[in-house]
Amino acid sequence: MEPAVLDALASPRRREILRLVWTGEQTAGAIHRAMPDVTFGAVSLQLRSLVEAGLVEARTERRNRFYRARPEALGPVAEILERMWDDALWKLKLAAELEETRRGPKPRRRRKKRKQ
Amino acid sequence: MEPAVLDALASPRRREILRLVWTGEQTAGAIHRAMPDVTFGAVSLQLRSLVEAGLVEARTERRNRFYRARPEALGPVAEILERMWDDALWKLKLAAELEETRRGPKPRRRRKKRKQ
DNA sequence: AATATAATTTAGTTTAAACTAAACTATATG
DNA sequence: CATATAGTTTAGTTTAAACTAAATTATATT
Repeated sequence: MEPAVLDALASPRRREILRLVWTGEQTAGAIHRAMPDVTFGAVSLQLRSLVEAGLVEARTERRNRFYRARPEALGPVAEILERMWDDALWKLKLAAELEETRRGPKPRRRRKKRKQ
Repeated sequence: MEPAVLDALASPRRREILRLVWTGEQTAGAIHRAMPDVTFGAVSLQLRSLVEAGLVEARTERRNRFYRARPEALGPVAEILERMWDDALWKLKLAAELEETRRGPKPRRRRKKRKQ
């Protein structure tokens, strides 16, 4: 496994995208619709990072671009992630984490507790 | 495994420290001596991060503080890291990576290529 | 008590990551 | 051709991470 993989997995946002394309391919638009708190551009950039790290691959069909995970790039880490995603408690943690780690200018919603 | 573990593993510096305390405990000073391009303070802060992530634990003996890895916190990732460290090619990659990802003010040495 | 050694903590700086808004490319449709 | 749709890219902003230098804590030694 490449160190770049560990870098890519460090971001909750990228882990969330990876989860979305894990079981089947999704268009960039569908992925964006699943995370309406960020712009389409932001999603596109994170998709690029994931592709560069080798965790995700893409194909173009007509106007759409379909992304899907490459679990083989993760080796044994794939199973760890699957276990995380199956764990309901972990889902709540991820939601909290996405809230906490929001970045960039002009947070649209009320900010809650700001990571301690 | 906690997501915090993935965050901690994202930093080449922390991975290097983890490697140093993997097979046996080391004092903070010994760890610092192994990475003379950063200050003692910087090493101490990264050690704190690793302890907070649960990847490393510490004990105090007289004036010294001994750190050691907690491989059980990594689960199957432990083996992946060990494989990385055993791989001579990967060692070269790490060296390059540490060079590339240097941060903070006043880089003491000539900077080489600055990440592409 | 003074000094040395080992390490942590604090305050401030630099850099890179994550983001936004807007410009852009490409494909489809009336 | 004009307009809509799908997506990427660029330029610039904000935040957090990684760092430094200096202050601080704690323990040992003379």
